[in-house]
Amino acid sequence: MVHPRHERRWTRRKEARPAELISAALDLFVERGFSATRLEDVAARAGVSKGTLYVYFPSKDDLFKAVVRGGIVPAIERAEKLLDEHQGSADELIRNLVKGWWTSVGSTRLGGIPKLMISESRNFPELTEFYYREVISRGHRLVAAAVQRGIDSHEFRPVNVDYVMRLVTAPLWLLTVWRYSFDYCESQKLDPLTYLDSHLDLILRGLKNDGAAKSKGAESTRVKSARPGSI
Amino acid sequence: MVHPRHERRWTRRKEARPAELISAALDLFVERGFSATRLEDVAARAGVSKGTLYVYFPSKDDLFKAVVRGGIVPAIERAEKLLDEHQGSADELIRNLVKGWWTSVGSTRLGGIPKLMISESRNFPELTEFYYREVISRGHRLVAAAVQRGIDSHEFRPVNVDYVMRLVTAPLWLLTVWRYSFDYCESQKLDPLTYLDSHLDLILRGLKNDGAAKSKGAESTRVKSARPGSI
DNA sequence: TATATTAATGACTGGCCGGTCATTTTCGTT
DNA sequence: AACGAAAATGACCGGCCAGTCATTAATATA
Repeated sequence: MVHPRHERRWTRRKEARPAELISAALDLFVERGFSATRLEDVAARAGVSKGTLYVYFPSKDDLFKAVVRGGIVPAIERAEKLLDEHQGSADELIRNLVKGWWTSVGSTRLGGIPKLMISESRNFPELTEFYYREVISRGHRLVAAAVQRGIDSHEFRPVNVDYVMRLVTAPLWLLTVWRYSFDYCESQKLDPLTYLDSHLDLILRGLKNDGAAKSKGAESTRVKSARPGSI
Repeated sequence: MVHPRHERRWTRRKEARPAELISAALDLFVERGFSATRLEDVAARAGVSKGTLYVYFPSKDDLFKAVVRGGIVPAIERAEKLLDEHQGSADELIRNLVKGWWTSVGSTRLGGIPKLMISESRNFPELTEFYYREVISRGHRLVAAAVQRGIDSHEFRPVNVDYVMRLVTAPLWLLTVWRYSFDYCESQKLDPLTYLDSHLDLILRGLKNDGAAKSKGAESTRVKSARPGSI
Protein backbone atom coordinates (compact mmCIF):
# COMPACT_ATOMS: atom_id res chain seq x y z
CA MET A 1 0.00 0.00 0.00
CA VAL A 2 0.89 3.66 0.16
CA HIS A 3 1.75 4.46 -3.41
CA PRO A 4 3.59 7.67 -2.51
CA ARG A 5 3.13 8.94 -6.05
CA HIS A 6 2.10 7.44 -9.31
CA GLU A 7 5.45 8.01 -10.99
CA ARG A 8 7.22 5.06 -12.57
CA ARG A 9 10.04 3.68 -10.47
CA TRP A 10 11.64 2.15 -13.53
CA THR A 11 10.68 0.98 -17.00
CA ARG A 12 11.27 -2.26 -18.83
CA ARG A 13 13.94 -1.87 -21.48
CA LYS A 14 15.01 -5.39 -22.19
CA GLU A 15 16.56 -4.54 -25.55
CA ALA A 16 18.60 -1.54 -24.50
CA ARG A 17 20.05 -2.80 -21.22
CA PRO A 18 22.89 -5.02 -22.46
CA ALA A 19 24.38 -2.35 -24.70
CA GLU A 20 24.12 0.25 -21.96
CA LEU A 21 25.76 -2.05 -19.45
CA ILE A 22 28.54 -2.89 -21.87
CA SER A 23 29.16 0.77 -22.55
CA ALA A 24 29.30 1.58 -18.85
CA ALA A 25 31.61 -1.37 -18.25
CA LEU A 26 33.95 -0.27 -21.04
CA ASP A 27 34.25 3.15 -19.45
CA LEU A 28 35.02 1.82 -16.01
CA PHE A 29 37.24 -1.08 -17.01
CA VAL A 30 39.37 1.24 -19.11
CA GLU A 31 39.48 3.85 -16.40
CA ARG A 32 40.13 1.66 -13.36
CA GLY A 33 41.13 -1.75 -14.62
CA PHE A 34 39.15 -4.93 -14.33
CA SER A 35 39.50 -6.03 -10.75
CA ALA A 36 39.28 -2.50 -9.35
CA THR A 37 35.91 -1.98 -11.01
CA ARG A 38 32.91 -2.83 -8.83
CA LEU A 39 29.87 -4.19 -10.58
CA GLU A 40 27.68 -1.95 -8.48
CA ASP A 41 29.36 1.04 -10.10
CA VAL A 42 28.91 -0.38 -13.57
CA ALA A 43 25.23 -0.90 -12.88
CA ALA A 44 24.86 2.56 -11.43
CA ARG A 45 26.49 4.16 -14.46
CA ALA A 46 24.05 2.28 -16.67
CA GLY A 47 21.20 3.61 -14.51
CA VAL A 48 20.29 0.22 -13.14
CA SER A 49 20.75 -1.92 -10.03
CA LYS A 50 23.34 -4.60 -9.55
CA GLY A 51 20.70 -7.31 -9.67
CA THR A 52 19.71 -6.21 -13.14
CA LEU A 53 23.26 -6.59 -14.36
CA TYR A 54 23.06 -10.23 -13.36
CA VAL A 55 19.86 -10.62 -15.34
CA TYR A 56 21.87 -10.00 -18.48
CA PHE A 57 25.38 -11.21 -17.67
CA PRO A 58 25.99 -14.34 -15.61
CA SER A 59 29.30 -13.12 -14.20
CA LYS A 60 31.85 -10.34 -14.21
CA ASP A 61 34.00 -12.36 -16.59
CA ASP A 62 31.18 -12.65 -19.06
CA LEU A 63 30.63 -8.94 -18.93
CA PHE A 64 34.29 -8.44 -19.71
CA LYS A 65 34.04 -10.77 -22.68
CA ALA A 66 31.02 -8.93 -23.99
CA VAL A 67 32.89 -5.65 -23.76
CA VAL A 68 35.77 -6.99 -25.79
CA ARG A 69 33.63 -8.75 -28.36
CA GLY A 70 31.38 -5.79 -28.90
CA GLY A 71 33.86 -3.18 -29.92
CA ILE A 72 36.79 -4.33 -31.94
CA VAL A 73 35.77 -7.01 -34.37
CA PRO A 74 33.75 -4.73 -36.67
CA ALA A 75 36.74 -2.43 -37.01
CA ILE A 76 38.91 -5.33 -38.10
CA GLU A 77 36.36 -6.32 -40.69
CA ARG A 78 36.37 -2.85 -42.17
CA ALA A 79 40.14 -2.98 -42.46
CA GLU A 80 40.00 -6.35 -44.20
CA LYS A 81 37.65 -4.87 -46.73
CA LEU A 82 40.03 -1.98 -47.27
CA LEU A 83 42.86 -4.40 -48.00
CA ASP A 84 40.77 -6.30 -50.52
CA GLU A 85 39.63 -3.28 -52.43
CA HIS A 86 42.78 -1.18 -52.42
CA GLN A 87 44.29 -0.53 -55.83
CA GLY A 88 47.19 1.92 -55.41
CA SER A 89 50.67 1.53 -54.00
CA ALA A 90 51.58 -0.45 -50.89
CA ASP A 91 52.85 2.76 -49.36
CA GLU A 92 49.43 4.28 -49.68
CA LEU A 93 47.72 1.10 -48.47
CA ILE A 94 49.72 1.04 -45.28
CA ARG A 95 49.09 4.72 -44.68
CA ASN A 96 45.37 4.11 -45.10
CA LEU A 97 45.36 1.15 -42.76
CA VAL A 98 47.11 3.12 -40.05
CA LYS A 99 44.88 6.15 -40.47
CA GLY A 100 41.80 3.95 -40.50
CA TRP A 101 42.91 2.31 -37.29
CA TRP A 102 43.35 5.71 -35.72
CA THR A 103 39.92 7.02 -36.63
CA SER A 104 37.96 3.89 -35.80
CA VAL A 105 39.92 2.57 -32.80
CA GLY A 106 42.87 4.59 -31.61
CA SER A 107 41.09 7.87 -31.15
CA THR A 108 37.88 6.38 -29.73
CA ARG A 109 36.93 4.73 -26.47
CA LEU A 110 37.85 1.43 -28.07
CA GLY A 111 41.44 2.51 -27.78
CA GLY A 112 41.30 1.44 -24.15
CA ILE A 113 40.73 -2.19 -24.99
CA PRO A 114 44.25 -3.12 -26.03
CA LYS A 115 45.58 -1.88 -22.72
CA LEU A 116 42.80 -3.68 -20.91
CA MET A 117 43.65 -6.92 -22.66
CA ILE A 118 47.34 -6.55 -21.90
CA SER A 119 46.67 -5.85 -18.25
CA GLU A 120 44.29 -8.73 -17.71
CA SER A 121 45.76 -11.24 -20.12
CA ARG A 122 47.21 -13.47 -17.47
CA ASN A 123 44.02 -13.67 -15.48
CA PHE A 124 41.84 -14.60 -18.46
CA PRO A 125 43.69 -17.07 -20.62
CA GLU A 126 40.56 -18.15 -22.41
CA LEU A 127 39.56 -14.60 -23.26
CA THR A 128 43.11 -13.71 -24.21
CA GLU A 129 43.13 -16.55 -26.69
CA PHE A 130 39.82 -15.36 -28.05
CA TYR A 131 41.18 -11.84 -28.49
CA TYR A 132 44.37 -13.10 -30.05
CA ARG A 133 42.44 -15.24 -32.50
CA GLU A 134 39.71 -12.78 -33.43
CA VAL A 135 41.62 -9.52 -33.36
CA ILE A 136 45.39 -9.70 -33.14
CA SER A 137 46.10 -12.48 -35.59
CA ARG A 138 43.69 -10.98 -38.09
CA GLY A 139 45.32 -7.60 -37.72
CA HIS A 140 48.73 -9.15 -38.15
CA ARG A 141 47.65 -11.03 -41.27
CA LEU A 142 46.31 -7.79 -42.64
CA VAL A 143 49.47 -5.79 -42.20
CA ALA A 144 51.68 -8.66 -43.29
CA ALA A 145 49.68 -8.92 -46.51
CA ALA A 146 50.12 -5.23 -47.17
CA VAL A 147 53.88 -5.44 -46.66
CA GLN A 148 54.09 -8.53 -48.82
CA ARG A 149 52.23 -6.74 -51.57
CA GLY A 150 54.87 -4.02 -51.52
CA ILE A 151 57.65 -6.58 -51.73
CA ASP A 152 56.04 -8.44 -54.59
CA SER A 153 55.74 -5.25 -56.59
CA HIS A 154 59.37 -4.33 -55.84
CA GLU A 155 58.16 -1.21 -54.12
CA PHE A 156 59.75 -2.47 -50.89
CA ARG A 157 62.99 -4.30 -50.39
CA PRO A 158 62.72 -7.96 -49.47
CA VAL A 159 62.31 -8.19 -45.71
CA ASN A 160 60.99 -10.69 -43.24
CA VAL A 161 57.31 -9.78 -43.19
CA ASP A 162 56.60 -11.48 -39.85
CA TYR A 163 58.96 -9.12 -38.11
CA VAL A 164 58.27 -6.02 -40.13
CA MET A 165 54.55 -6.42 -39.57
CA ARG A 166 55.22 -6.18 -35.84
CA LEU A 167 57.39 -3.14 -36.31
CA VAL A 168 54.64 -1.42 -38.25
CA THR A 169 52.10 -2.08 -35.51
CA ALA A 170 54.28 -1.53 -32.43
CA PRO A 171 53.85 2.26 -32.32
CA LEU A 172 50.09 1.85 -32.60
CA TRP A 173 50.03 -0.41 -29.57
CA LEU A 174 52.18 1.98 -27.65
CA LEU A 175 50.03 4.94 -28.55
CA THR A 176 46.92 3.46 -26.98
CA VAL A 177 48.74 1.97 -24.04
CA TRP A 178 50.44 5.24 -23.29
CA ARG A 179 47.25 7.18 -23.28
CA TYR A 180 45.91 5.11 -20.41
CA SER A 181 49.08 4.83 -18.40
CA PHE A 182 51.80 7.46 -18.55
CA ASP A 183 50.20 10.14 -20.63
CA TYR A 184 49.11 12.26 -17.70
CA CYS A 185 52.68 12.37 -16.43
CA GLU A 186 53.98 14.20 -19.47
CA SER A 187 54.33 17.94 -19.39
CA GLN A 188 54.09 18.31 -23.13
CA LYS A 189 51.78 15.77 -24.66
CA LEU A 190 52.70 14.36 -28.00
CA ASP A 191 50.30 14.86 -30.87
CA PRO A 192 49.03 11.47 -32.06
CA LEU A 193 48.69 12.43 -35.69
CA THR A 194 52.17 13.87 -35.90
CA TYR A 195 53.43 10.75 -34.18
CA LEU A 196 51.71 8.49 -36.69
CA ASP A 197 52.97 10.60 -39.58
CA SER A 198 56.52 10.40 -38.30
CA HIS A 199 56.17 6.68 -37.90
CA LEU A 200 54.85 6.17 -41.40
CA ASP A 201 57.50 8.37 -42.98
CA LEU A 202 60.28 6.68 -41.12
CA ILE A 203 59.27 3.09 -41.61
CA LEU A 204 58.18 3.46 -45.21
CA ARG A 205 61.44 5.15 -46.02
CA GLY A 206 63.19 2.24 -44.37
CA LEU A 207 61.21 -0.23 -46.45
CA LYS A 208 61.58 1.51 -49.83
CA ASN A 209 63.50 -0.33 -52.42
CA ASP A 210 66.49 1.83 -53.23
CA GLY A 211 67.55 -0.41 -56.06
CA ALA A 212 70.48 -1.93 -54.20
CA ALA A 213 68.81 -5.23 -53.29
CA LYS A 214 67.79 -7.04 -56.43
CA SER A 215 66.86 -10.51 -55.15
CA LYS A 216 63.19 -11.35 -55.70
CA GLY A 217 61.46 -11.18 -52.31
CA ALA A 218 58.61 -13.67 -52.63
CA GLU A 219 60.18 -16.03 -50.14
CA SER A 220 60.66 -13.37 -47.48
CA THR A 221 64.32 -13.77 -46.77
CA ARG A 222 65.71 -12.62 -43.47
CA VAL A 223 66.74 -9.05 -43.30
CA LYS A 224 69.13 -10.01 -40.55
CA SER A 225 72.54 -8.43 -40.42
CA ALA A 226 72.08 -6.52 -43.60
CA ARG A 227 73.91 -3.71 -41.81
CA PRO A 228 73.45 -0.75 -44.07
CA GLY A 229 76.86 0.86 -43.99
CA SER A 230 77.40 2.81 -40.77
CA ILE A 231 78.25 6.50 -40.78
CA MET B 1 57.70 -29.12 26.60
CA VAL B 2 58.04 -31.83 24.02
CA HIS B 3 60.81 -30.58 21.82
CA PRO B 4 60.02 -33.16 19.17
CA ARG B 5 63.49 -32.72 17.79
CA HIS B 6 66.21 -30.19 18.28
CA GLU B 7 66.15 -28.95 14.71
CA ARG B 8 65.75 -25.23 14.06
CA ARG B 9 62.28 -24.18 13.04
CA TRP B 10 63.64 -21.08 11.38
CA THR B 11 66.68 -18.84 11.59
CA ARG B 12 67.09 -15.11 11.90
CA ARG B 13 68.11 -13.54 8.63
CA LYS B 14 67.28 -9.90 9.02
CA GLU B 15 69.57 -8.75 6.21
CA ALA B 16 68.49 -11.21 3.55
CA ARG B 17 64.71 -11.12 4.03
CA PRO B 18 63.81 -7.89 2.21
CA ALA B 19 65.66 -8.80 -0.96
CA GLU B 20 64.18 -12.29 -0.95
CA LEU B 21 60.69 -10.94 -0.45
CA ILE B 22 61.14 -8.41 -3.24
CA SER B 23 62.39 -11.09 -5.55
CA ALA B 24 59.45 -13.34 -4.78
CA ALA B 25 57.05 -10.45 -5.22
CA LEU B 26 58.57 -9.53 -8.58
CA ASP B 27 58.00 -13.07 -9.80
CA LEU B 28 54.41 -13.21 -8.69
CA PHE B 29 53.40 -9.67 -9.62
CA VAL B 30 54.75 -10.19 -13.11
CA GLU B 31 53.13 -13.58 -13.41
CA ARG B 32 49.70 -12.81 -11.98
CA GLY B 33 49.38 -9.07 -11.76
CA PHE B 34 49.22 -7.00 -8.62
CA SER B 35 45.76 -7.51 -7.22
CA ALA B 36 45.65 -11.21 -8.09
CA THR B 37 48.79 -11.85 -6.08
CA ARG B 38 48.19 -12.89 -2.48
CA LEU B 39 50.74 -11.80 0.08
CA GLU B 40 50.61 -15.24 1.62
CA ASP B 41 51.96 -16.63 -1.64
CA VAL B 42 54.70 -14.04 -1.81
CA ALA B 43 55.75 -14.91 1.72
CA ALA B 44 55.64 -18.63 1.00
CA ARG B 45 57.82 -18.24 -2.08
CA ALA B 46 60.34 -16.34 0.03
CA GLY B 47 60.24 -19.20 2.54
CA VAL B 48 58.64 -17.13 5.23
CA SER B 49 55.25 -16.51 6.85
CA LYS B 50 52.89 -13.70 6.04
CA GLY B 51 53.55 -12.04 9.37
CA THR B 52 57.22 -11.77 8.53
CA LEU B 53 56.44 -9.92 5.35
CA TYR B 54 54.74 -7.29 7.45
CA VAL B 55 57.83 -7.00 9.61
CA TYR B 56 59.66 -5.61 6.59
CA PHE B 57 56.97 -3.95 4.48
CA PRO B 58 54.12 -1.97 6.04
CA SER B 59 51.67 -2.70 3.23
CA LYS B 60 51.17 -4.40 -0.10
CA ASP B 61 51.56 -1.04 -1.82
CA ASP B 62 54.92 -0.51 -0.21
CA LEU B 63 56.05 -3.92 -1.33
CA PHE B 64 55.06 -2.99 -4.86
CA LYS B 65 57.02 0.21 -4.63
CA ALA B 66 60.07 -1.62 -3.39
CA VAL B 67 59.85 -4.04 -6.30
CA VAL B 68 59.78 -1.25 -8.83
CA ARG B 69 62.42 0.88 -7.21
CA GLY B 70 64.79 -1.98 -6.74
CA GLY B 71 65.31 -3.18 -10.25
CA ILE B 72 65.48 -0.63 -12.98
CA VAL B 73 67.37 2.45 -11.90
CA PRO B 74 70.84 0.86 -11.98
CA ALA B 75 70.27 -0.22 -15.58
CA ILE B 76 69.41 3.33 -16.58
CA GLU B 77 72.55 4.60 -14.96
CA ARG B 78 74.67 2.18 -16.94
CA ALA B 79 73.05 3.39 -20.15
CA GLU B 80 73.72 7.01 -19.26
CA LYS B 81 77.36 6.17 -18.80
CA LEU B 82 77.39 4.47 -22.19
CA LEU B 83 76.03 7.61 -23.80
CA ASP B 84 78.65 9.78 -22.16
CA GLU B 85 81.57 7.62 -23.14
CA HIS B 86 80.59 6.60 -26.63
CA GLN B 87 82.89 7.81 -29.40
CA GLY B 88 81.77 6.25 -32.67
CA SER B 89 78.81 6.90 -34.94
CA ALA B 90 75.25 7.58 -33.78
CA ASP B 91 74.20 4.45 -35.62
CA GLU B 92 76.50 2.39 -33.48
CA LEU B 93 75.49 4.24 -30.33
CA ILE B 94 71.84 3.48 -30.86
CA ARG B 95 72.59 -0.15 -31.62
CA ASN B 96 74.57 -0.39 -28.40
CA LEU B 97 71.84 1.22 -26.34
CA VAL B 98 69.24 -1.18 -27.66
CA LYS B 99 71.45 -4.20 -27.19
CA GLY B 100 72.39 -3.07 -23.70
CA TRP B 101 68.75 -2.67 -22.83
CA TRP B 102 68.09 -6.18 -24.02
CA THR B 103 70.84 -7.82 -22.02
CA SER B 104 70.28 -5.92 -18.80
CA VAL B 105 66.50 -5.51 -18.82
CA GLY B 106 64.58 -7.01 -21.72
CA SER B 107 65.90 -10.53 -21.42
CA THR B 108 65.87 -10.63 -17.61
CA ARG B 109 63.15 -10.79 -15.01
CA LEU B 110 63.23 -6.99 -14.94
CA GLY B 111 61.54 -7.13 -18.31
CA GLY B 112 58.31 -7.77 -16.46
CA ILE B 113 58.33 -4.40 -14.76
CA PRO B 114 57.25 -2.25 -17.70
CA LYS B 115 54.17 -4.37 -18.16
CA LEU B 116 53.52 -4.27 -14.44
CA MET B 117 53.76 -0.50 -14.43
CA ILE B 118 51.46 -0.18 -17.41
CA SER B 119 48.89 -2.47 -15.87
CA GLU B 120 48.83 -0.81 -12.48
CA SER B 121 49.54 2.76 -13.51
CA ARG B 122 46.03 3.97 -12.83
CA ASN B 123 45.91 2.49 -9.35
CA PHE B 124 49.23 3.97 -8.24
CA PRO B 125 49.47 7.52 -9.50
CA GLU B 126 52.20 8.39 -7.09
CA LEU B 127 54.33 5.41 -8.04
CA THR B 128 53.61 5.95 -11.71
CA GLU B 129 54.95 9.45 -11.44
CA PHE B 130 57.99 8.16 -9.66
CA TYR B 131 58.60 5.61 -12.39
CA TYR B 132 58.02 8.16 -15.10
CA ARG B 133 60.45 10.55 -13.49
CA GLU B 134 63.20 8.11 -12.56
CA VAL B 135 63.06 5.71 -15.47
CA ILE B 136 61.00 6.71 -18.46
CA SER B 137 61.98 10.34 -18.78
CA ARG B 138 65.62 9.47 -18.26
CA GLY B 139 65.41 6.78 -20.91
CA HIS B 140 63.71 9.18 -23.27
CA ARG B 141 66.35 11.83 -22.71
CA LEU B 142 68.99 9.23 -23.40
CA VAL B 143 67.61 8.10 -26.72
CA ALA B 144 66.73 11.63 -27.77
CA ALA B 145 70.31 12.69 -27.13
CA ALA B 146 71.61 9.84 -29.27
CA VAL B 147 69.32 10.77 -32.15
CA GLN B 148 70.24 14.43 -31.82
CA ARG B 149 73.89 13.54 -31.98
CA GLY B 150 73.29 11.82 -35.29
CA ILE B 151 71.46 14.84 -36.65
CA ASP B 152 74.14 17.24 -35.53
CA SER B 153 76.81 15.21 -37.30
CA HIS B 154 74.68 15.03 -40.47
CA GLU B 155 74.63 11.27 -40.14
CA PHE B 156 70.82 11.43 -39.80
CA ARG B 157 68.36 13.65 -41.60
CA PRO B 158 66.77 16.40 -39.53
CA VAL B 159 63.75 14.93 -37.75
CA ASN B 160 61.68 15.76 -34.72
CA VAL B 161 63.65 14.00 -31.99
CA ASP B 162 60.76 13.93 -29.52
CA TYR B 163 58.77 11.75 -31.84
CA VAL B 164 61.59 9.69 -33.27
CA MET B 165 62.80 8.86 -29.79
CA ARG B 166 59.42 7.28 -29.13
CA LEU B 167 59.54 5.36 -32.37
CA VAL B 168 62.93 3.97 -31.46
CA THR B 169 61.69 2.75 -28.08
CA ALA B 170 58.22 1.57 -29.05
CA PRO B 171 59.30 -1.90 -30.22
CA LEU B 172 61.23 -2.38 -26.99
CA TRP B 173 58.15 -1.67 -24.93
CA LEU B 174 56.13 -4.00 -27.04
CA LEU B 175 58.67 -6.77 -26.78
CA THR B 176 58.47 -6.92 -23.01
CA VAL B 177 54.76 -6.38 -22.87
CA TRP B 178 54.15 -9.11 -25.40
CA ARG B 179 56.17 -11.64 -23.52
CA TYR B 180 53.87 -11.36 -20.53
CA SER B 181 50.59 -11.14 -22.35
CA PHE B 182 50.08 -12.68 -25.77
CA ASP B 183 53.29 -14.54 -26.29
CA TYR B 184 51.92 -17.90 -25.21
CA CYS B 185 49.15 -17.61 -27.78
CA GLU B 186 51.52 -17.62 -30.71
CA SER B 187 52.25 -20.84 -32.51
CA GLN B 188 55.61 -19.65 -33.80
CA LYS B 189 57.36 -17.39 -31.35
CA LEU B 190 59.32 -14.53 -32.70
CA ASP B 191 63.01 -14.40 -31.93
CA PRO B 192 63.76 -11.28 -29.88
CA LEU B 193 67.22 -10.71 -31.29
CA THR B 194 66.08 -10.98 -34.88
CA TYR B 195 63.23 -8.66 -34.03
CA LEU B 196 65.58 -6.08 -32.55
CA ASP B 197 67.94 -6.40 -35.50
CA SER B 198 65.11 -5.86 -37.94
CA HIS B 199 63.99 -2.86 -35.97
CA LEU B 200 67.44 -1.30 -35.91
CA ASP B 201 68.04 -1.90 -39.59
CA LEU B 202 64.71 -0.47 -40.58
CA ILE B 203 64.69 2.60 -38.40
CA LEU B 204 68.33 3.51 -38.92
CA ARG B 205 67.88 3.18 -42.65
CA GLY B 206 64.90 5.49 -42.31
CA LEU B 207 66.97 8.00 -40.38
CA LYS B 208 70.06 7.97 -42.58
CA ASN B 209 70.84 11.16 -44.36
CA ASP B 210 70.67 10.38 -48.06
CA GLY B 211 72.02 13.76 -48.99
CA ALA B 212 68.69 15.12 -50.19
CA ALA B 213 67.88 17.21 -47.12
CA LYS B 214 70.56 19.79 -46.54
CA SER B 215 69.03 22.09 -43.92
CA LYS B 216 70.95 22.06 -40.65
CA GLY B 217 68.88 20.05 -38.15
CA ALA B 218 69.72 21.64 -34.81
CA GLU B 219 66.21 23.01 -34.41
CA SER B 220 64.54 19.65 -35.02
CA THR B 221 62.16 20.55 -37.80
CA ARG B 222 59.09 18.49 -38.39
CA VAL B 223 59.50 15.53 -40.63
CA LYS B 224 55.82 15.80 -41.43
CA SER B 225 54.52 15.12 -44.91
CA ALA B 226 57.90 14.52 -46.44
CA ARG B 227 56.25 11.83 -48.55
CA PRO B 228 59.19 10.11 -50.12
CA GLY B 229 57.94 9.48 -53.65
CA SER B 230 55.71 6.46 -53.81
CA ILE B 231 56.63 3.52 -56.05
C1' DT C 1 -10.35 -4.43 -14.82
C1' DA C 2 -8.24 -8.76 -13.56
C1' DT C 3 -4.45 -11.93 -14.34
C1' DA C 4 -0.07 -13.68 -15.88
C1' DT C 5 4.42 -12.78 -17.01
C1' DT C 6 8.76 -11.07 -16.44
C1' DA C 7 11.92 -6.99 -15.84
C1' DA C 8 13.99 -4.95 -12.10
C1' DT C 9 15.15 -4.55 -7.39
C1' DG C 10 18.13 -4.44 -3.14
C1' DA C 11 18.95 -6.73 1.16
C1' DC C 12 21.67 -10.42 2.14
C1' DT C 13 25.59 -13.96 2.30
C1' DG C 14 29.87 -16.27 1.99
C1' DG C 15 34.51 -16.32 0.92
C1' DC C 16 38.65 -14.18 0.28
C1' DC C 17 42.54 -11.62 1.66
C1' DG C 18 45.01 -7.45 3.55
C1' DG C 19 46.44 -6.36 7.78
C1' DT C 20 47.12 -7.17 13.26
C1' DC C 21 49.26 -8.80 17.36
C1' DA C 22 49.99 -11.88 21.31
C1' DT C 23 52.99 -15.62 21.50
C1' DT C 24 57.01 -18.48 20.39
C1' DT C 25 61.68 -19.15 19.07
C1' DT C 26 66.30 -17.79 18.17
C1' DC C 27 70.59 -15.95 19.49
C1' DG C 28 73.96 -12.50 21.33
C1' DT C 29 75.54 -11.24 25.84
C1' DT C 30 77.07 -12.01 30.37
C1' DA D 1 73.24 -21.44 32.05
C1' DA D 2 70.26 -17.56 32.29
C1' DC D 3 68.44 -13.44 30.40
C1' DG D 4 66.78 -10.03 27.28
C1' DA D 5 66.16 -8.30 22.70
C1' DA D 6 64.07 -8.98 18.58
C1' DA D 7 63.04 -12.09 14.51
C1' DA D 8 59.46 -14.91 13.10
C1' DT D 9 55.09 -16.96 13.57
C1' DG D 10 50.10 -18.04 12.52
C1' DA D 11 45.55 -17.63 14.34
C1' DC D 12 42.48 -14.20 13.98
C1' DC D 13 39.61 -10.05 12.48
C1' DG D 14 37.01 -7.02 9.56
C1' DG D 15 35.83 -5.00 5.30
C1' DC D 16 34.85 -5.52 0.73
C1' DC D 17 32.42 -7.26 -3.11
C1' DA D 18 30.91 -10.95 -6.48
C1' DG D 19 27.06 -13.34 -6.74
C1' DT D 20 21.96 -14.86 -4.95
C1' DC D 21 17.06 -14.74 -4.55
C1' DA D 22 12.63 -13.61 -2.56
C1' DT D 23 9.98 -9.70 -3.48
C1' DT D 24 8.00 -5.83 -6.07
C1' DA D 25 6.57 -3.28 -9.95
C1' DA D 26 5.63 -2.75 -14.87
C1' DT D 27 3.43 -4.37 -18.91
C1' DA D 28 1.14 -7.61 -22.06
C1' DT D 29 -3.04 -10.07 -22.52
C1' DA D 30 -7.70 -11.34 -21.90
